[in-house]
Amino acid sequence: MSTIDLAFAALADPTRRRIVARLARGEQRVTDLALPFRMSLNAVSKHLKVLERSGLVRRERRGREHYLRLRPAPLKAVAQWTAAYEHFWNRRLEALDEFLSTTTQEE
Amino acid sequence: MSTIDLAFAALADPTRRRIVARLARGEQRVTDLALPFRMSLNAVSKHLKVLERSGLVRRERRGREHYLRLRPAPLKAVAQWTAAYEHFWNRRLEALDEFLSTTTQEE
DNA sequence: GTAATATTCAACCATATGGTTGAATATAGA
DNA sequence: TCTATATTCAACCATATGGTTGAATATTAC
Repeated sequence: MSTIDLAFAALADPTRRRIVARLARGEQRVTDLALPFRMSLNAVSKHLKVLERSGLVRRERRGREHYLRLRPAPLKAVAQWTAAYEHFWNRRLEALDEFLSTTTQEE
Repeated sequence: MSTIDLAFAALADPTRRRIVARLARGEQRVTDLALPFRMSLNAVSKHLKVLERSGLVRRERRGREHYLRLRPAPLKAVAQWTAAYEHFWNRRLEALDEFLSTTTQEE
Protein backbone atom coordinates (compact mmCIF):
# COMPACT_ATOMS: atom_id res chain seq x y z
CA MET A 1 0.00 0.00 0.00
CA SER A 2 1.34 3.40 -0.98
CA THR A 3 1.57 6.40 1.32
CA ILE A 4 -1.47 8.13 -0.10
CA ASP A 5 -3.51 4.93 0.12
CA LEU A 6 -2.60 4.65 3.78
CA ALA A 7 -3.33 8.32 4.39
CA PHE A 8 -6.81 8.10 2.88
CA ALA A 9 -7.49 4.90 4.80
CA ALA A 10 -6.22 6.38 8.05
CA LEU A 11 -8.47 9.41 7.67
CA ALA A 12 -11.52 7.27 6.97
CA ASP A 13 -11.99 6.70 10.68
CA PRO A 14 -13.63 9.54 12.66
CA THR A 15 -11.63 8.73 15.78
CA ARG A 16 -8.43 9.17 13.84
CA ARG A 17 -9.65 12.40 12.27
CA ARG A 18 -10.36 13.72 15.74
CA ILE A 19 -6.86 12.72 16.80
CA VAL A 20 -5.41 14.53 13.80
CA ALA A 21 -7.43 17.62 14.68
CA ARG A 22 -6.06 17.53 18.20
CA LEU A 23 -2.51 17.04 17.08
CA ALA A 24 -2.79 20.07 14.84
CA ARG A 25 -2.57 22.07 18.06
CA GLY A 26 0.66 20.45 19.07
CA GLU A 27 2.18 17.24 20.29
CA GLN A 28 0.32 15.05 22.76
CA ARG A 29 1.00 11.92 24.75
CA VAL A 30 -0.94 8.73 24.15
CA THR A 31 -2.83 9.08 27.41
CA ASP A 32 -3.77 12.68 26.66
CA LEU A 33 -5.05 11.72 23.24
CA ALA A 34 -7.03 8.83 24.66
CA LEU A 35 -8.77 10.85 27.36
CA PRO A 36 -11.68 12.29 25.31
CA PHE A 37 -12.63 8.88 23.93
CA ARG A 38 -14.94 6.34 25.44
CA MET A 39 -12.92 3.45 24.06
CA SER A 40 -10.03 1.78 25.81
CA LEU A 41 -6.51 3.16 25.81
CA ASN A 42 -5.48 0.12 23.81
CA ALA A 43 -7.92 1.00 21.07
CA VAL A 44 -6.49 4.51 20.83
CA SER A 45 -2.99 3.05 20.83
CA LYS A 46 -3.97 0.98 17.80
CA HIS A 47 -5.37 4.04 16.04
CA LEU A 48 -2.09 5.81 16.67
CA LYS A 49 -0.23 2.91 15.15
CA VAL A 50 -2.37 3.20 12.02
CA LEU A 51 -1.72 6.95 11.87
CA GLU A 52 1.98 6.36 12.38
CA ARG A 53 2.18 3.72 9.68
CA SER A 54 0.44 6.10 7.26
CA GLY A 55 3.03 8.78 7.98
CA LEU A 56 0.40 11.19 9.28
CA VAL A 57 1.89 11.06 12.73
CA ARG A 58 5.34 10.69 14.15
CA ARG A 59 6.21 9.28 17.52
CA GLU A 60 8.97 10.46 19.79
CA ARG A 61 9.68 8.51 22.97
CA ARG A 62 10.76 10.52 25.97
CA GLY A 63 11.20 8.19 28.83
CA ARG A 64 8.08 6.15 29.25
CA GLU A 65 5.95 8.69 27.47
CA HIS A 66 5.35 8.73 23.73
CA TYR A 67 4.73 12.11 22.18
CA LEU A 68 2.86 12.21 18.89
CA ARG A 69 3.18 14.95 16.33
CA LEU A 70 1.38 15.58 13.08
CA ARG A 71 3.36 15.25 9.89
CA PRO A 72 2.22 17.43 7.00
CA ALA A 73 3.21 15.45 3.92
CA PRO A 74 0.42 12.85 3.75
CA LEU A 75 -2.24 15.44 4.55
CA LYS A 76 -0.84 17.56 1.79
CA ALA A 77 -0.93 14.65 -0.65
CA VAL A 78 -4.57 13.95 0.13
CA ALA A 79 -5.50 17.62 -0.11
CA GLN A 80 -3.75 17.94 -3.44
CA TRP A 81 -5.32 14.84 -4.88
CA THR A 82 -8.80 16.03 -4.04
CA ALA A 83 -8.08 19.65 -4.94
CA ALA A 84 -7.59 18.48 -8.53
CA TYR A 85 -11.36 18.00 -8.61
CA GLU A 86 -12.23 21.40 -7.23
CA HIS A 87 -13.18 22.53 -10.69
CA PHE A 88 -15.56 19.63 -10.81
CA TRP A 89 -17.86 20.77 -8.05
CA ASN A 90 -17.52 24.32 -9.28
CA ARG A 91 -19.26 23.06 -12.41
CA ARG A 92 -16.34 23.99 -14.60
CA LEU A 93 -16.13 20.60 -16.16
CA GLU A 94 -14.35 21.64 -19.29
CA ALA A 95 -11.65 23.33 -17.26
CA LEU A 96 -11.16 20.16 -15.26
CA ASP A 97 -10.97 18.08 -18.37
CA GLU A 98 -8.33 20.41 -19.70
CA PHE A 99 -6.46 20.24 -16.43
CA LEU A 100 -6.54 16.48 -16.27
CA SER A 101 -5.38 15.95 -19.79
CA THR A 102 -2.39 18.25 -19.42
CA THR A 103 -1.28 16.97 -16.05
CA THR A 104 0.81 13.96 -15.17
CA GLN A 105 -1.39 12.26 -12.68
CA GLU A 106 -2.54 8.92 -11.49
CA GLU A 107 -4.57 7.25 -14.28
CA MET B 1 -20.53 5.18 8.82
CA SER B 2 -20.98 8.78 7.77
CA THR B 3 -20.66 10.09 4.24
CA ILE B 4 -17.21 11.54 4.74
CA ASP B 5 -15.98 8.33 6.37
CA LEU B 6 -17.19 6.39 3.36
CA ALA B 7 -15.67 8.90 0.95
CA PHE B 8 -12.24 8.71 2.59
CA ALA B 9 -12.45 4.93 2.69
CA ALA B 10 -13.56 4.72 -0.93
CA LEU B 11 -10.65 6.88 -2.04
CA ALA B 12 -8.13 4.78 -0.12
CA ASP B 13 -8.06 2.26 -2.94
CA PRO B 14 -5.95 3.16 -5.99
CA THR B 15 -8.28 1.33 -8.35
CA ARG B 16 -11.16 3.45 -7.15
CA ARG B 17 -9.12 6.65 -7.42
CA ARG B 18 -8.36 5.75 -11.03
CA ILE B 19 -12.05 5.18 -11.63
CA VAL B 20 -12.83 8.57 -10.13
CA ALA B 21 -10.21 10.18 -12.35
CA ARG B 22 -11.79 8.57 -15.38
CA LEU B 23 -15.27 9.60 -14.43
CA ALA B 24 -14.15 13.19 -14.08
CA ARG B 25 -14.13 13.20 -17.86
CA GLY B 26 -17.71 12.10 -18.10
CA GLU B 27 -20.02 9.16 -17.57
CA GLN B 28 -18.87 5.64 -18.39
CA ARG B 29 -20.39 2.20 -18.49
CA VAL B 30 -19.22 -0.56 -16.15
CA THR B 31 -17.54 -2.42 -18.98
CA ASP B 32 -15.72 0.70 -20.17
CA LEU B 33 -14.48 1.40 -16.69
CA ALA B 34 -13.31 -2.17 -16.24
CA LEU B 35 -11.34 -2.32 -19.48
CA PRO B 36 -8.04 -0.78 -18.30
CA PHE B 37 -7.81 -3.05 -15.27
CA ARG B 38 -6.26 -6.46 -15.06
CA MET B 39 -8.80 -7.62 -12.53
CA SER B 40 -12.12 -9.25 -13.31
CA LEU B 41 -15.20 -7.30 -14.28
CA ASN B 42 -16.79 -8.50 -11.07
CA ALA B 43 -14.03 -6.91 -9.02
CA VAL B 44 -14.60 -3.58 -10.76
CA SER B 45 -18.33 -3.95 -10.24
CA LYS B 46 -17.66 -4.30 -6.52
CA HIS B 47 -15.48 -1.19 -6.54
CA LEU B 48 -18.29 0.70 -8.21
CA LYS B 49 -20.68 -0.44 -5.54
CA VAL B 50 -18.33 0.93 -2.89
CA LEU B 51 -18.07 4.24 -4.76
CA GLU B 52 -21.83 4.36 -5.14
CA ARG B 53 -22.45 3.66 -1.47
CA SER B 54 -20.04 6.46 -0.56
CA GLY B 55 -21.98 8.87 -2.75
CA LEU B 56 -18.95 9.56 -4.94
CA VAL B 57 -20.66 7.98 -7.90
CA ARG B 58 -24.18 7.75 -9.14
CA ARG B 59 -25.60 5.03 -11.32
CA GLU B 60 -28.14 5.44 -14.07
CA ARG B 61 -29.51 2.35 -15.79
CA ARG B 62 -30.29 2.69 -19.45
CA GLY B 63 -31.47 -0.63 -20.69
CA ARG B 64 -28.91 -3.24 -19.80
CA GLU B 65 -26.13 -0.71 -19.44
CA HIS B 66 -25.30 1.12 -16.23
CA TYR B 67 -23.80 4.57 -16.65
CA LEU B 68 -21.74 5.93 -13.80
CA ARG B 69 -21.25 9.60 -13.07
CA LEU B 70 -19.14 11.39 -10.53
CA ARG B 71 -20.93 13.28 -7.78
CA PRO B 72 -19.09 16.29 -6.41
CA ALA B 73 -20.33 16.53 -2.81
CA PRO B 74 -18.21 13.84 -1.12
CA LEU B 75 -15.08 14.92 -2.97
CA LYS B 76 -15.75 18.43 -1.83
CA ALA B 77 -16.19 17.30 1.76
CA VAL B 78 -12.87 15.46 1.70
CA ALA B 79 -11.10 18.39 0.05
CA GLN B 80 -12.48 20.81 2.60
CA TRP B 81 -11.58 18.65 5.55
CA THR B 82 -7.98 18.37 4.44
CA ALA B 83 -7.79 21.98 3.28
CA ALA B 84 -8.30 23.01 6.91
CA TYR B 85 -4.73 21.80 7.47
CA GLU B 86 -3.20 23.67 4.59
CA HIS B 87 -1.75 26.17 7.03
CA PHE B 88 -0.14 23.29 8.79
CA TRP B 89 2.16 22.24 6.01
CA ASN B 90 2.78 25.88 5.22
CA ARG B 91 4.34 26.04 8.68
CA ARG B 92 1.85 28.64 9.84
CA LEU B 93 0.90 26.70 12.90
CA GLU B 94 -0.39 29.61 14.89
CA ALA B 95 -2.70 30.58 12.07
CA LEU B 96 -4.07 27.05 11.96
CA ASP B 97 -4.58 27.03 15.68
CA GLU B 98 -6.51 30.25 15.39
CA PHE B 99 -8.54 28.85 12.55
CA LEU B 100 -9.37 25.66 14.36
CA SER B 101 -10.42 27.33 17.57
CA THR B 102 -12.77 29.74 15.82
CA THR B 103 -14.36 27.19 13.53
CA THR B 104 -17.14 24.74 14.22
CA GLN B 105 -15.55 21.53 13.18
CA GLU B 106 -15.29 17.89 14.04
CA GLU B 107 -13.48 17.45 17.39
C1' DG C 1 13.62 -2.29 46.07
C1' DT C 2 8.84 -1.71 45.32
C1' DA C 3 4.96 0.37 43.53
C1' DA C 4 2.74 3.23 40.26
C1' DT C 5 2.44 5.00 35.55
C1' DA C 6 2.78 4.88 30.38
C1' DT C 7 2.54 2.15 26.83
C1' DT C 8 2.66 -1.92 23.87
C1' DC C 9 1.97 -6.86 22.85
C1' DA C 10 -0.94 -10.90 22.25
C1' DA C 11 -5.01 -13.26 21.64
C1' DC C 12 -9.62 -13.08 20.55
C1' DC C 13 -13.96 -11.65 18.04
C1' DA C 14 -17.00 -9.61 14.50
C1' DT C 15 -17.17 -7.38 10.36
C1' DA C 16 -15.28 -5.35 6.05
C1' DT C 17 -12.25 -5.54 1.85
C1' DG C 18 -10.56 -7.06 -2.36
C1' DG C 19 -10.15 -10.56 -5.09
C1' DT C 20 -11.75 -14.99 -7.39
C1' DT C 21 -15.22 -18.23 -10.03
C1' DG C 22 -19.71 -19.68 -11.44
C1' DA C 23 -24.54 -18.80 -11.92
C1' DA C 24 -28.44 -15.72 -12.49
C1' DT C 25 -30.87 -11.79 -14.50
C1' DA C 26 -32.15 -8.45 -17.87
C1' DT C 27 -31.90 -6.29 -22.17
C1' DA C 28 -30.71 -6.17 -27.11
C1' DG C 29 -30.25 -8.05 -31.56
C1' DA C 30 -30.50 -11.83 -35.22
C1' DT D 1 -37.37 -17.42 -30.34
C1' DC D 2 -32.61 -17.88 -29.66
C1' DT D 3 -28.27 -15.99 -28.66
C1' DA D 4 -25.13 -12.61 -27.21
C1' DT D 5 -24.12 -8.77 -24.16
C1' DA D 6 -24.16 -6.09 -19.71
C1' DT D 7 -24.30 -6.53 -15.22
C1' DT D 8 -25.17 -8.33 -10.62
C1' DC D 9 -25.58 -12.00 -7.13
C1' DA D 10 -23.66 -15.65 -4.32
C1' DA D 11 -20.24 -18.21 -2.30
C1' DC D 12 -15.66 -18.56 -1.11
C1' DC D 13 -10.93 -17.09 0.55
C1' DA D 14 -7.27 -14.30 2.68
C1' DT D 15 -6.27 -10.34 5.02
C1' DA D 16 -7.32 -5.97 7.51
C1' DT D 17 -10.01 -3.20 10.95
C1' DG D 18 -11.76 -1.82 15.25
C1' DG D 19 -12.80 -3.16 19.37
C1' DT D 20 -12.14 -5.96 23.76
C1' DT D 21 -9.35 -8.04 27.91
C1' DG D 22 -5.22 -9.52 30.16
C1' DA D 23 -0.33 -9.67 30.43
C1' DA D 24 4.25 -7.77 29.55
C1' DT D 25 7.67 -4.06 29.43
C1' DA D 26 9.88 0.18 30.60
C1' DT D 27 10.38 4.19 33.17
C1' DT D 28 9.52 7.09 37.12
C1' DA D 29 8.69 8.00 41.93
C1' DC D 30 8.74 6.84 46.78
